[in-house]
Amino acid sequence: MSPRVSKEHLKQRRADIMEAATKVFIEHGYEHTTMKHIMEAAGVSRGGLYQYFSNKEDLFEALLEEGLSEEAITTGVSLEKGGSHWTLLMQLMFGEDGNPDTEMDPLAPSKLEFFITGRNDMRRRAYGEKRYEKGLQIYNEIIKAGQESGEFSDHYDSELIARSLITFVDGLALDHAILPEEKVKLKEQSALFVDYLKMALGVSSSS
Amino acid sequence: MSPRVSKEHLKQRRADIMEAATKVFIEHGYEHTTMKHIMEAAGVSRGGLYQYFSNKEDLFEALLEEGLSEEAITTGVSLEKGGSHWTLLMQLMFGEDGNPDTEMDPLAPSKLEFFITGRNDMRRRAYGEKRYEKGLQIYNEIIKAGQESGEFSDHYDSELIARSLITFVDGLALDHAILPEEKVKLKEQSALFVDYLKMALGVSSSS
Amino acid sequence: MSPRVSKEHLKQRRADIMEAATKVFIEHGYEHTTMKHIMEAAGVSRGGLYQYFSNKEDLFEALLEEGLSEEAITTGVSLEKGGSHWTLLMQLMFGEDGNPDTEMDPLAPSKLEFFITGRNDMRRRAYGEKRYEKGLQIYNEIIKAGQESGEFSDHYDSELIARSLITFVDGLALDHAILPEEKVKLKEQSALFVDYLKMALGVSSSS
Amino acid sequence: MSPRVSKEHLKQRRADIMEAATKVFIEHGYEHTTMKHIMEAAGVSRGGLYQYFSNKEDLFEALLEEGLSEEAITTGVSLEKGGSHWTLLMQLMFGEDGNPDTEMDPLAPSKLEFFITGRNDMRRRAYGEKRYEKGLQIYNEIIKAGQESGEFSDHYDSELIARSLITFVDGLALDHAILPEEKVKLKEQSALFVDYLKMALGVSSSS
DNA sequence: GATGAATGAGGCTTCATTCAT
DNA sequence: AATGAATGAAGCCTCATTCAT
Repeated sequence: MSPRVSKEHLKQRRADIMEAATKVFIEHGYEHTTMKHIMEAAGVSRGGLYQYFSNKEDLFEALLEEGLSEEAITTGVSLEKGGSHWTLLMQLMFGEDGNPDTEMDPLAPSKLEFFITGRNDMRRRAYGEKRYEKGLQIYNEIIKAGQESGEFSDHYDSELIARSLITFVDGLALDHAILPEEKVKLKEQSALFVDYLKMALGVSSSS
Repeated sequence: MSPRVSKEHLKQRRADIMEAATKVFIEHGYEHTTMKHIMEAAGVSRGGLYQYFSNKEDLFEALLEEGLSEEAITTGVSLEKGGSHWTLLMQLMFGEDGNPDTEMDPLAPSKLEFFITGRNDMRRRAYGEKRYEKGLQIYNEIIKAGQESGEFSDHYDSELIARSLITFVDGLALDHAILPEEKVKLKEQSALFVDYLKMALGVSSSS
Repeated sequence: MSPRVSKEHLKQRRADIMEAATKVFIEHGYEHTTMKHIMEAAGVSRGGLYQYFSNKEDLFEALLEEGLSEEAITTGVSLEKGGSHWTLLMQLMFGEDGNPDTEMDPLAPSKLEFFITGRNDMRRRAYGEKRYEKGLQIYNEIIKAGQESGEFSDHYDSELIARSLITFVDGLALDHAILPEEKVKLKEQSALFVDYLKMALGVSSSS
Repeated sequence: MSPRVSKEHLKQRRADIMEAATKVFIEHGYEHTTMKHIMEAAGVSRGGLYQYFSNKEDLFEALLEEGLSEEAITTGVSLEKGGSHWTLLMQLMFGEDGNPDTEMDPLAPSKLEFFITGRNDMRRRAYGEKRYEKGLQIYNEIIKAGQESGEFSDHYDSELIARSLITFVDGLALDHAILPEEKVKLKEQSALFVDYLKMALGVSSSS
């Protein structure tokens, strides 16, 4: 008997499940999604699902990692291109084009859920912290680099600005998760925050 | 064990349950708290608990309302005193003393949970929106009044600033929920945000 | 202190509860009626209710007894009047006027429920049998008397006819409980059954 | 204890549960039967039971349908044989042999319960009506055919007779449910009812 | 590898009945 | 007598996870 499925197919199957799961998590949220939902959306059997992911948490974390690596790639690419640090910051916050009118990650609400509801679970908490640190570091490095290169003012501590930036993004995601699309004023709030960042980093308004 | 007496004692019992429930919700979060936890913490029987609150949601909303009325009182008091609008704003954000070193509401993480995990439930969503609108209005009115009195610049729309303020507070609560106490730098971030507000409202740094 | 309530009032209170309970049982049926329903309908407190009736079963049986005594009265009155046995039979089956277009006892469905769902309870079962026997006896006596007086044919055993009569009435009540008003054809079915009775009892069609 | 194998075995398992459930329903009646009773009788776990039937109502309806299809088969066979319409009617009422001494369906009391206690539930009520109509139709067709062929008198409306037939059967089932075996006089009452039918259909006594 | 039946812990809620006041 | 808070047994149902085939 030759192996029924090649390794490639396995990867594909895993990817398919993750894609289906993403849709389900977006629709029902983390807590209210059941393994059955995912099974059905992915067209996998119960046992099949558990072959790829040992539980819901594991599956969701895979989704989280995937998102992270995408971001990393984006960042990496941008770093090579060598625009200004400010441009880089904007790209990191708002995606490729660096404009604050981008759609929000539709999985974001579920991500928040995942970490909030799991805040009492040691493992999950540690994982959340690691993620936060990673994100913080990326922003911090750029800001620090910008300060060192003289592009940014060093009036404020780079890490503090990085933290605030994350806080703002998190707050926006939260409100976006809870309020109807039209009420969050994503774009306007982002623009206001960017104005503030310019001030805090001493960037002229001409960007 | 036995029926308590009349009127006042009932209120007390209800309050006791709410107090116990608050502790439980703080410890386990909204989703992971069960009615049994609350029963045991409050020393009530199953049926007794359901006599006061018809389900977990109902109970939690009672907690939310309670918090709201407390805030309202605070606000009311402050409004009468008639300090500057800026002082008022600071008091509203950081409590009586208006200093950004206050403790955060320990129930805040569960509140976020409540609204995030319930974002697909029509009733809950509507309730969340109403709450948001209420909060928004309070901040907005103060800012608008400040703008009209000339105390604040009207460079930015008052409502947009109010929204950003809420977004920041929400973001901070979120991070606080997820990260260990020492990492959030509540005080420093708050101070930075105050600077942000000063910029947006054109308030001089001498406050 | 004089007694707050006279004995008369107590009787009245009891009667009020029974009246309210009747309405509730008609609306919800026996099984699905709760003591709370009755309390509320009667405007009595929980404890008050239990002072008059020690449980749901007890209360319902009081209702049953009441119905029985009413019937007895009716019968009694009729017996005195001394019409024909046939007229008596018709009055017993269809009420005062002896016409088969009368409304059905609205509590009948709940009565059926009471005895069906309780058929495995010794006490209830015995009670049901006693009631059946009582009813059977009444019909049987009239039929037997009619047969002895020569008004009825004695081709069939009087008791058997009495039983069949009850079976038919029960069946009709059952269908009436389950089917919509217009589908049971109460009147027509009754007329047909009366025709049959005439035949079985050798009564001429001129009644 | 462990998963059974494929396809056929599943049907078997389902059938086993239904068989066990039937016993339980016969013993405790519909309302007083709990899913736990059934679980235990069938040797299935809670979840296992719910895999086959989503609740008690669903399970019971499966039992009802099963009974229906059995009847249908019986009827089908009989129709092919092409005896007299009268014979057919007797077979339908009293089973294959057409003699009124057959045992009664032991599940009948629970069936009555099911429809009586559920009479205020829209879904259940509609289901009950549908069943009634189906039964009515079968009897009606035979009677009508008999009338058209001249075997039966058409003095009475065929549908009315069909209804009365059902009413009688229901009444008998009811009494049988409530009274001890020996008191119902099933056989005698049935014989009397057959006379009733003969009268209504103008059938000579020689059957 | 895949399947999906089976498990059983765990949560929610209702309601008859009791009993201190 | 009347009140109604409190009790707790009893039911229902869901769902993550296991495991024989």
